[in-house]
Amino acid sequence: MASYDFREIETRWQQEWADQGMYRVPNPGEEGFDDSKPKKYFLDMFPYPSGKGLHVGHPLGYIGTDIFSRFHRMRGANVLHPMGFDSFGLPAEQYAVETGVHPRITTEKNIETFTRQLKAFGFSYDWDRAVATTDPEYYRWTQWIFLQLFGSWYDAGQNKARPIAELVEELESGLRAADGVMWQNLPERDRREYLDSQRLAYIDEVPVNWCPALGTVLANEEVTVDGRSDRGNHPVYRRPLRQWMLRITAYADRLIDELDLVEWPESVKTMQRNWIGRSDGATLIFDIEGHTQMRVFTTRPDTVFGATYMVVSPEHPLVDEIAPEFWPDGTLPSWTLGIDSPRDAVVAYRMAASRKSDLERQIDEREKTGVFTGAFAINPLNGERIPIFIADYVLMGYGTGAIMAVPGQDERDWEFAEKFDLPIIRTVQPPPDFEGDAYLGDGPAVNSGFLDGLDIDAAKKRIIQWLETNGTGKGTVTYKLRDWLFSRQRYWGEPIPILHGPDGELLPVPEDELPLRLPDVDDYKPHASDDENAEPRPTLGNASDEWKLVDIDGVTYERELNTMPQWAGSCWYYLRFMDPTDAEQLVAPETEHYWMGDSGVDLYVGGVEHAVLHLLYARFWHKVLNDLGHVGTKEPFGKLFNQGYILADAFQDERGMYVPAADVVETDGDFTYEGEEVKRLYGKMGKSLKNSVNPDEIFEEYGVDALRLYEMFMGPLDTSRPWSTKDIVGVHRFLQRLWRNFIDEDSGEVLVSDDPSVGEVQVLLHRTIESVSQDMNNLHFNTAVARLFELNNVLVGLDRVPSDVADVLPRLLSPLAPHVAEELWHRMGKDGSVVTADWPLCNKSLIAEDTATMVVQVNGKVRDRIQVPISITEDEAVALALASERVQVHTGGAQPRKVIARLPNVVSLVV
RNA sequence: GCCGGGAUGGCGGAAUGGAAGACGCGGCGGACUCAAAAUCCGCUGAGUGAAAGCUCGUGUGGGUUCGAAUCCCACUCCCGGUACCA
Repeated sequence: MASYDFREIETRWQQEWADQGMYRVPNPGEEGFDDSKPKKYFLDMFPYPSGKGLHVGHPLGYIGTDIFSRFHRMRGANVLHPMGFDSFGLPAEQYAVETGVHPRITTEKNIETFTRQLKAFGFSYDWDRAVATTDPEYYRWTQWIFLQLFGSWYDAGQNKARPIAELVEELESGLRAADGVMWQNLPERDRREYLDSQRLAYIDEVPVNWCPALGTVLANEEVTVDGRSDRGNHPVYRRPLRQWMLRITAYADRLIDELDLVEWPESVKTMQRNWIGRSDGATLIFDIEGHTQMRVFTTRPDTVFGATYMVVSPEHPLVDEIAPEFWPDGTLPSWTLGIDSPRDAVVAYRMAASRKSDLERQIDEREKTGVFTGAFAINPLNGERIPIFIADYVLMGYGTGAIMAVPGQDERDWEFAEKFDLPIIRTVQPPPDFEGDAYLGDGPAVNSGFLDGLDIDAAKKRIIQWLETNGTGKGTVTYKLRDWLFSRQRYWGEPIPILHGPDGELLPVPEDELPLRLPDVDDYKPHASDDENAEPRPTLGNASDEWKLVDIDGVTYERELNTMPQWAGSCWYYLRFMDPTDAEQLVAPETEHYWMGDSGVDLYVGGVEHAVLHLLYARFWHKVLNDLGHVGTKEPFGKLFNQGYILADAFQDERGMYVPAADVVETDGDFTYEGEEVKRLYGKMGKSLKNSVNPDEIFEEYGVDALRLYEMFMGPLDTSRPWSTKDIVGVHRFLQRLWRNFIDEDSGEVLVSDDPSVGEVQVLLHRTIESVSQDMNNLHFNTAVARLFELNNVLVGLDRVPSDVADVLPRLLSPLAPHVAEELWHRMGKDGSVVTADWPLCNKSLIAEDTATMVVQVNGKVRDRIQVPISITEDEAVALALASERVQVHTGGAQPRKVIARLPNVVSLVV
């Protein structure tokens, strides 16, 4: 068979490689391990195996890491390149609800489909290392990590997590007290509750995001800006609930600071920093007249002399306490909502505020509203009496839920002050040309007593010092980051391995009883509801009493019925890939140290949508495991790369419903679906836009190598690109042409010459080696493909492929299009596989040319190009330039006023 | 509003201070063919010209420089993130 039969070639080599275990990579100590090679760990974000299978948009990043892995193997590295499945999650469960088919069955089937599809791409994964988060032998260690979190506390002094047993020791020895109380003086129950409150995994009653439609609570990270569920776009309500929490806030500073250790896109680092939201400022204590005190947080303690009123959040617990029966003297009519008593007024305002939907809040355009509480606070700096308001622009969830309002230096406070006729005092002098309201810039302090004249930084330091000396405040840091809500009321997730005793005792399931397997239930249905007040009820409540109840020494314990969120399994899968079948431990330390090295995974490629959720959670778990001595690096992912997306045309009918893009017909720029006119749009390829392209169809028509080349050739890996099936012919032609250059289609003869290339072809060959090597190193696969096109196009004009080109070209092509490269390699009778061949080296002396094209510019415009020896001197170059007729036309023969030479490339004449 | 990224032929893109548009798609012309497909060869930013050439040209306006897609300032539009966070 002499024509390019890509289907036959591709299937045959995939089988052959699998049979030979070509991509198996041994761990240190295992047979075949070569200690002399450098290590590389290249990781893809593993997929959720959906029932729909892969479309051509999914594997864009996978193709990139595969090329990179193949390139580095040829350059002599031990490359760990694994793949697995993030297989817990909603769709399998929803399918189970609809059909009664166990999610395990659905999941296994989907994993099978995905595995088959991924293998069809010819990816060089070590499939022996594949893991699925739903495998009990995998989630056993997810549960084990949870128990590590449960079994540790954060030592703020040492700034790291430590085993809780060490806390107990310190408490018992008197080195440390429990909230100021000596350990010996605490009853047993209080001791237990104190310890439970210190753990990194703890139960707390907190305001949670309750999504009745999904029947579960969600993490902050899973709720969109407009207050809806990230999955499914259902409404989410805030309500207090006792739930499992993970103490990620203890790591807030390290999660910010240690971003400096990793090579990540700056945008992702910024998103993480913003999400953590560190603010440096101060807490101030204000006395409230006739009552207690109130604490406020501010980032601008230097402006305290300009605090002319206070605002507390409507939900603030102090509100009911401080609001008096009657309006005090000095109350303006606009402050009262027209209600007779402050107590009634605050209740009315709070009701109105809580009823306000997110939509209404947007429509309101942030119009300031509020009501006077009737109470006054005393400014600790100048003793001024200032009124206390409630307003919904102050949020209970941030800082202390109360602020000192400084309209002179804060735009929101300014607006509020204008509306409610409150005084405005500037405490920072704006520049003379300043036009506007609140002034946020720097300048000398004014109207601020002993701060006057200081700039903002100095004034902040000075005032914090004063507050601390006088006991009316202190420097404080606050964060937007909240602890991670870890309970889900779902079936298809890891069971949390905790038993609840009769009096609130929390008992971890012993490690040797892990995995704690998911029980079978009759009904997988989450307790979803349209009623926002419905009680969340975990699906595992449907399990038998036999599973739910555990008898220990005659005492009945109840199993925890919540499961873990989907992020749990993906928080640590990169660790398990290193040692996927270890029954004794999460990962063997020497193996972990080898593959992770000093800085973790060498390249992690995935979509930017995980910038906060997955990447923040995984860093958190990794740091805990590092603190406890289970892993050796501070950060899991040394280098991160976000690949772009494949975009494609999508079509909407009259009702705005998406119609299958594959069935839309174009006639003269108009688009129709089943005879109806449809509107063309454009977006990320996927299920929701109904514009997926199935890779199987592309394999049939053009082959795997063509698809891989096409996706890489479309543009740089980190930018999104529009899919266009008809454009694949370009790379397809390249492969056909390559084939015909090497193989006579009539006779099957291998058209390789006995002689190496000479002259221009030889120079081009070595230039191609040089630039393709650099492009590969920099993940510039689009230009690497272009360089191979050029070399191949030159071969079209030759009778036979010169021997050195025949030796090099398949090797350069092998990472990109491994199947055709391997076939040509074998047809030429080369030893071994091209997969394990050495990467070609460039002979630099051949590409160092002895002449160059010198551009001559006159007044900045190119007027002539002259071939010159590379070693030309400035005098020679200028003489040549001036001698050029084309140049003389523009200089008029005059001597240049100025000459700039960048030899041998440019001579620039100014006349 | 704030933060980050971007804008180059009909299209995807290349070029990160020194020849703008590599490479590919599409288009035009030619060879082969009874014909078509495939393949091969040539042309293909705009304007002007018989041609050599000249002028213009990398979102807009300005600047730095002998020289700017590239650096600086101001702006427009697009994409992503975020938002009453004190």
